[in-house]
Amino acid sequence: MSRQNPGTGGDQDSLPEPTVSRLPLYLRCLDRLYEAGSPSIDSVTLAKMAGVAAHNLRKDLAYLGNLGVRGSGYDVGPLREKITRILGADQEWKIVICGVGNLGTAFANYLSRSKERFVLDALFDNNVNRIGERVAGVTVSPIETLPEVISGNGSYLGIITTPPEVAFDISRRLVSSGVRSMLNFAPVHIDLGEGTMVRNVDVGLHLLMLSYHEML
Amino acid sequence: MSRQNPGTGGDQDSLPEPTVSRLPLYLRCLDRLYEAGSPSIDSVTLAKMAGVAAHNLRKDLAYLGNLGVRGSGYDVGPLREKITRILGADQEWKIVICGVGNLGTAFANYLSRSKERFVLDALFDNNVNRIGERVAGVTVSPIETLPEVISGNGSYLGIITTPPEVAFDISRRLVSSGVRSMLNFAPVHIDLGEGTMVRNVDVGLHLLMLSYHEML
DNA sequence: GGCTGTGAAGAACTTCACAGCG
DNA sequence: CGCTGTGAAGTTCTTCACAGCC
Repeated sequence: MSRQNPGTGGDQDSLPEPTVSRLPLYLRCLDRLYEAGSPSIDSVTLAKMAGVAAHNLRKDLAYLGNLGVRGSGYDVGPLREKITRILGADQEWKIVICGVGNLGTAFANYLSRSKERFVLDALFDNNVNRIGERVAGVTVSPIETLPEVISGNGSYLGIITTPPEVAFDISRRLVSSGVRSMLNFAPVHIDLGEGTMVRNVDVGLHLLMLSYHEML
Repeated sequence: MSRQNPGTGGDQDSLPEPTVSRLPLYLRCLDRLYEAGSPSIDSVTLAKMAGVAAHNLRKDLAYLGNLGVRGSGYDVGPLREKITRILGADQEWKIVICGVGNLGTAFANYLSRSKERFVLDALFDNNVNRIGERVAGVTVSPIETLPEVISGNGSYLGIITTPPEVAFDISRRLVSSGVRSMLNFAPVHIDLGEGTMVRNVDVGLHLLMLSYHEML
């Protein structure tokens, strides 16, 4: 295994999906505890912070291995590191945004500012008027040039903020260029199987945006 | 019952959550079929369009009542209307955005452009520098003035794009002002119970944004 | 005959109760 | 004694097979 995917991390591969989706929540709480200097935390308190049932939290953390200390709780440091590694949040991700509409632009601007674990690498759009335009310091390119851009080494994360009609095509292009992790905001379910990680962003958003093509 | 919530719609109240979350997907497909002039559609084809299993689709639609026609499929028009009503997509929603960061601003700009079923009604932020500023034609107000703004009649939809620390407080304020439907983008689970609809947007987003406070 | 609707079987996740370890 | 870890029970959703209607 050479690369990790965010959400289906490497050595810890067969966690239940609902568990994985709660890990970022726990991680955020652990970050707060870490910054506050708390050395350990018990399941009831942490569950309250994260807004989940304590039963559920303990079960989730039990999947990660024997990280708890009976009688006292969980050591914040090790637990934090473990979850961070599972989520792939310890490595740098090169971000490729496909679809530079409102949402894509918001992402681009955000990412160009926060130079932490995510680096804005490329922007793609099929609108001829937008090609060549600079957004957040990166030039918008036609999707056909994707293979050339991805040729570099490193872990790429594709963000699909295109209209739904082309989302699947885009995901195929990303995969054939070697991108293994994608975050899909288009209101279609993309399931490519074959060891590829496509996280389809919750339809809750689409509830609001029954006509939000324009934002994409 | 005087108001509907998007996602937990009125007369059709006890649908399984996963079913509800797939309805927008179906609706989008039906919209396309409607525009293309197709009078009816069978479950296998529609399931393929939506990217779900046909079994699952038939079960979902069966919950909505006997809308199918055995031997031919589903009539696009009636099915479309039914789902639209369940999702509350037929009525006008007054949008109240709490937290005018990158994401909140993106929403505001989007909503001010698409004057369809959603009307941007108010913007709130606790940053003193932003109060009074105009975004998308609406003036940013301090959260304390929320009760005055919500005093009007109509269906309100609160969008929470604040940092997680204050998200819960905001949700309480919205509820006590009479807002019954909320879409929460902050990386905490908010569960207010008591007939209130808070849709916590998928943590998939948070996977990417382990440090995305800045965008909020 | 074709396609939907449905009860039953199966799978996945959550909740529970308590055993087990520090 | 306190709190985690875990097998078992319970619940919810999905898959299946076929009955039922056009």
